Amino acid sequence: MESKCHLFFETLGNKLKIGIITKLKEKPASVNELAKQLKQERSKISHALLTLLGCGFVEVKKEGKKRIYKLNKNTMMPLLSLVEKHVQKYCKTCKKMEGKKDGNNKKS
Amino acid sequence: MESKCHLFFETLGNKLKIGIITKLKEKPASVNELAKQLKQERSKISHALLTLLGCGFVEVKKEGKKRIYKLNKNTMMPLLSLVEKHVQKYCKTCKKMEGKKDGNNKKS
DNA sequence: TCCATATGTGAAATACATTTCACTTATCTT
DNA sequence: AAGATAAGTGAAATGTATTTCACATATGGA
Repeated sequence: MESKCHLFFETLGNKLKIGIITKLKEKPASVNELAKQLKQERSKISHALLTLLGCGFVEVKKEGKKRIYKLNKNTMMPLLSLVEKHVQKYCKTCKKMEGKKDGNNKKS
Repeated sequence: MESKCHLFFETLGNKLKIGIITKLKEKPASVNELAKQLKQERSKISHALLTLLGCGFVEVKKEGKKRIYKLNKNTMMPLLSLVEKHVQKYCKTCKKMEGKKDGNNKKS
């Protein structure tokens, strides 16, 4: 079972996707809305959403011309709170980076 | 706070590291022991452990010549069970790969 | 049907993480 | 101190994910 679970983390280990998830935590949104809010190319968002979808981190439903993506809160809410707790208590690497602005990370 | 949490996932999104974590779940171990058990170069294990250490997923203590690494079960046990539940319920990508042997994945 | 809006897709280019390997450091034993 | 064992390190090579961009598809309205 654990033999495939690196995919779970691989899929989330990316700033853009975490950005998307953070937005979707507030409310469901379409690709264009996310692109505007996060100031990223639409196509980037689209690719990212597709992988999130494939791993079941988000769901999508059609609504006219738009496709509204929403977070799988069942998984994501407890997951994010677990992460937050961990980072506060244990993560030296994250602590070290806390002073830095996002722009200083090469990874977009 | 979420702005850095992709590092959490990035660090875990790798087969070797999940392999190490799975071994350490059973019992603490040294670099050489892990290398033998996982049939990987010692240096690979060492690099991987360093990043796991930096993010607080494992701890280390010196014991004579050896350094014994042990899992941060506080974080990892609930995390892994959450992942397992999610994969069973939601992850299409993982389901799709279940039939395949590990050797078919290019990522070592 | 034709146009505009919204989104998906494939593949090359790019960026980044992992691997490899030779070398260094640390600790214990004799 | 010398040798043996255990582990860390740096950097080039490699592998893989992300980004980019031109194009394709889908839906609704005039």
